[in-house]
Order: sequence, then C-alpha cells, then structure tokens
Amino acid sequence: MATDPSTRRPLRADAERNRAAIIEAATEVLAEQGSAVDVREIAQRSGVGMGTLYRHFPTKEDLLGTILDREFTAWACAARRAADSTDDPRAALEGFYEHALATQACHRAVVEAYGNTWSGPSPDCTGLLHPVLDDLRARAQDAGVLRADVTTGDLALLLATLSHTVQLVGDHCAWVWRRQLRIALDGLGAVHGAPLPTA
Amino acid sequence: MATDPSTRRPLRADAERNRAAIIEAATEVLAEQGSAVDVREIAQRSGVGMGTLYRHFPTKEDLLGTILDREFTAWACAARRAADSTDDPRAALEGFYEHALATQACHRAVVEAYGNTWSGPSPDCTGLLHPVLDDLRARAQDAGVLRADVTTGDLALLLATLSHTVQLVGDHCAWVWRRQLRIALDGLGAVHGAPLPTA
DNA sequence: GTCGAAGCGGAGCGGTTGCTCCTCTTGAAG
DNA sequence: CTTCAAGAGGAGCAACCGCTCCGCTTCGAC
Repeated sequence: MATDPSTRRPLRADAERNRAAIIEAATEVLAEQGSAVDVREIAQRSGVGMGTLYRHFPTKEDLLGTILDREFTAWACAARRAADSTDDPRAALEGFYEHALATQACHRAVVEAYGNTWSGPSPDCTGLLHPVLDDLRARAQDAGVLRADVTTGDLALLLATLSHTVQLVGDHCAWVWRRQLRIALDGLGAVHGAPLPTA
Repeated sequence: MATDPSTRRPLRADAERNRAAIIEAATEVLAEQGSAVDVREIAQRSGVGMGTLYRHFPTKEDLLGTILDREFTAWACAARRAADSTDDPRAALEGFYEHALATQACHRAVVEAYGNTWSGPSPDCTGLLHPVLDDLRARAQDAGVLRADVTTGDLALLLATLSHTVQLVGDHCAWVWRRQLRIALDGLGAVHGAPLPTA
C-alpha cells in the first residue's frame, strides 16, 4: 500500500492546485463520456500536461478510482441524510430510488463502475451503500409496505439495473425511466405475490 | 445498396465453406466477449486469414450486423412460436421473459446491441420483436393480468434492462436475476397501483 | 490437363491510447 | 537572493486494432 497521506509531507502549493484541477476536470469528463475517455482529454481540460497528471495519479485506474470514490461517497452520504429525515418508510424507499436515478445515474462512469461491483472486485463503494439500503429495507418491511422476502442485495441490484436504464434512455424524457421505476416499486410492494425464487 | 444475393453468381465451394466457418466462429466469440473483440481472434478461430474475412465482410460492422440479425431473428421467431402455442396470456408473457433472459441474454454482443436500439439507429431487430411484444401485451391486458397503462415500449425497455441484469450477474446463479424478473412481473401485474407517469 | 479468374493469407499501414522519459521551470527554505 | 528538490510538460514509445494490399493458391469451366 502507499504511504499514509496524512503523514506524507504536504504538496507544494502549485501541485495542490493542479491536483484539484485534475480532479474537477476528470469528474466532468468521466460523467459525460464514461471511463473510456482518452487520458489526454482529461489532461487538456485540466490545463496540465500528461506528466503532471501521471505524477498525481500513477495510473488511469487510480484516477478513476479516486473520482468514483469521491462521487459515490458524497452521494451515499446525501442518500443517508435524506433517508434519515423521512419518517414514512415507503416514501423513504421510493425517494431514495428517485433521487439516486435522477442524479447519480447521469454519471456514466459511475454507472459503469456499478456493473463491475457484481462482476469484478468492488471498492468500498458497496460498503458505504449497503447500510443505507439495509436500513431502508428493514423499515419498509416492518411497516408492511415491502414484500418480506426481498433482500438488501435485491435492492442493490435493482439500483444498478435501473441506473443502466436511465443511461439507455438519457435524462431528457425522464418519464420513460420513471415508468420502469414505478413498475419495479409496485413489484417490490406486492406483498401478496408469489415468493421470490431462491438458490 | 449491395447486389441482391439471389441474383449474384454463387460462391465457389471453398468460399462458401469459409463464410460458414466465419459466421460460426464469430457467433461464438461475440457471444462470449461482446462486440469489442479483436477481429484477428475471429479470423483465427475460423481458421481463415484476415484477407478472407474482409472479403466476405468488408467491415467489422457488417460482420457484426450479420451475426446479430441471424441470432436475433432466430430467437424472435422462436419467441413468436412459443407465444402462439400458449393460451394463458399471463403464462405467455412470463414465459417470454423467462425464455428471453435464459437464452438470448447470454449473448454479450446481442445485449450490447439492445442498448443501441435506444441510443442509436436500430436495425430491423426491433421491427421483428415489436409485433410479438404487442400481441403479448394486448392479450394480457384483455385478460386483466397486465396493468392497462403499460405500453409495448415499456415491455421492450424492460427486456433490454433485464438482459443487462443477466449480464451483470452471469448465467450461473440464475436465481439472482430471476428474483428481479419476479419483482418486475409482479409490478406489471399491479393493476391497482398508481398510474404510470407520462410525458 | 490447362488456364484464368476467384479466392486466400498475413505482413504491414495508419490511427489511437495508456504510459514514460527527460529537460526545463518554479516554489519555498535558508 | 540563492539554491535545489519538487514539479511541469509534452514528445515519443509500445501495444492494440480496424483495415488494405499484393503475391500466391485453388477451384472449376473447357
């Protein structure tokens, strides 16, 4: 592992400025174009050279990971705050998905990373989200507005699925994906339906 | 457009053999690795050289289109036959999704192409599928087992979405995506739920 | 069997992309 | 102000990928 950042000598002022510029530009570009962008474009938009970029982030993957962690963490914290500030369990659950899809799902790279959560190694992203979803699930099930056999994992996978849907249709004509969301939410609330299949 | 294949002089025997080998190998590779594969690998697995491959398919896109059309058409026809051979509208609809996801969704390139159906120009793929879905929808709604405000477009988008989900979780542990399917199907059947949002 | 056209193969071209190397610049400690 | 290590920058390398070009092979009509 790398040296602990807090014990490492602080960056020079210009280096700090450049690092911030890179992060800002990269966030923008990755949201727009997904993780397949040319690193040169990120450097250009940051106003720094390739050398500088690679000094701060030794690998494209490092850069990607940093951006993704920042975005994901900020959003997961907002989601937790929103969930905690609502008493109605159903409204909390539905508001969570609505907000998640309306904001986070516009970030192409984030949605792509979501896919890797299942097929590849997951960063601590999932670790942040899981307790929020788990809380929402428990409250909704206690209130009887969520079928009893739905797991937190189901909710997480549903989020990934719907995020991809938003990517497909774009954020304009949001009503298209909102219809899919409504269908899924009604399915989650179908407390009298057939039991969900298991292993 | 190209010359009508039926009026074109028939291929030499070896050329015909090679063409078939290319199609077979390409179908395999595209199903496994998606449309991003190196053309060299397709050539290698077919046992032909690059020149031969590009003689039969002047562009990677041409090859892709050919394979996708074959796969998609074969599957859409099977789906129509299955739908026609079932009297129960609910069973027909649910069987359609079950079969679609269990088979077609394992073909990576096909699922990827599905995404482009919404964001880019669509081949006649959609044209083949639409009437089948439309029929399934009408029958189910007449029988009162499908909420009245669901459109054929909703069903098509749901198919694309769930196909992607299957890709995420893989065909092993199929029960994971089957749970998502169950939730969606129950949502579709929620005839007393809130109306779906519109434009 | 002969021969010409159709077909074959694969080295290689041009473009892209992740990353490095090395020279020049600049912040900040003394 | 001086000094020098930390930092900046961008040309260029290596790998990859879609596609082409051209000399060689093979089919099949006669």
